[in-house]
Amino acid sequence: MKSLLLPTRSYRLNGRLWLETDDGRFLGIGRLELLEQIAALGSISKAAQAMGMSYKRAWDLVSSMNAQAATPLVSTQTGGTKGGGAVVTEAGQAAIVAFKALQARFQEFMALETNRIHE
Amino acid sequence: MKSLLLPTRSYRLNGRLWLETDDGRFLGIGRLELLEQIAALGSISKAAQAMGMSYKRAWDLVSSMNAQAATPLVSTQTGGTKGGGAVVTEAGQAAIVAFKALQARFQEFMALETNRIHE
DNA sequence: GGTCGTTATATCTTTACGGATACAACGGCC
DNA sequence: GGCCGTTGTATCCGTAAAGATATAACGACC
Repeated sequence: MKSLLLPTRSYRLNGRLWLETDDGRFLGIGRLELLEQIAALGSISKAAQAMGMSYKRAWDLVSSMNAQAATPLVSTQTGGTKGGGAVVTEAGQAAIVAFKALQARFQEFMALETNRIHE
Repeated sequence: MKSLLLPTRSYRLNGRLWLETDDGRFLGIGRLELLEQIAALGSISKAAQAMGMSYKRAWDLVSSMNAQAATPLVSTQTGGTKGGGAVVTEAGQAAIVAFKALQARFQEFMALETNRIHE
C-alpha cells in the first residue's frame, strides 16, 4: 500500500469506535474518559474542568448516557456536603472496564494494520 | 457486556477508519465512495450528484486528496468533449483497492466484537 | 465562432455544535 | 437561617463546516 499511495508521504492510520443506539451515540472514547474523570474526581464540573470541557457539554454527555442506559452510569446529587457531586455507578464501572478492553483490542487492530500499510 | 450495559437496550457497535497526514484527513470511507463514483461516472459533478453532495464539497475532497498524494488520485480535464471530466488514476485505483481491503478487515473486526458484546 | 457541460473559484448564507454566561434549586453544615 | 459548591436548565454568542449561488475558463465538436 505504501508503494501505491506515494512513498514520499507518511500516512497514519487512525479510527474511532463507539456504541450507539437509535437515539444516537452512547459510549465512545471521549465519554469513557469523562466517566473515568468523574469516577476520579467525584463531580461532573471537576471532570469537565480537568478535561478542558465546558460543564454544559459534560452534563449533556452524562445526560445522554444515562438516558440511553436502563441503569444510569452516573448517579448525581444536588446539594448536600460540598454542594453535591456525581458518582459512577456499578453499571458505569462495568461499562468502563468493558469499553476499555474493547478499545484496547481496537488499538491492537490498528497497530497491526499500520504495520501492514508500511509493508 | 450485555448484562452490564443493560439488557433492555440493543447497542450497535460502529466505527470509522481513515488515513491521515499532518495536513488532515487523507482517505476514509466517504472519500473512497467518492472515488468509486468518479470512476464509475467520469466526472466530479455527476459523482457529487449521485451521492447527494454539493459539487463544492466533492471538489474540495478531491482537491484535498490530490494535494496530499504525491501522485494525484484523480485527474481532471476542463473543456473538451462533454465539457470535460474526471478520471481516477492508476494510483487512485490502487488506493481504492487497498482501502477497500482495509475497510473489509475492519468490518470483520467489528462483527467479531459485536458478537463478543452480545455474549 | 457559438454551444455545451464540466472544472475551478469566489462569495454569501445557512446550519450545527459547543462555549459562555446567568441563575434557580438543592441540601448538608455551621 | 445563611453559606457554599454542585446540579440542572435556559439563553445567547462565536465559530467552523457545508450548502447555495454565481461566474469565468476551458476545449472538443458542429
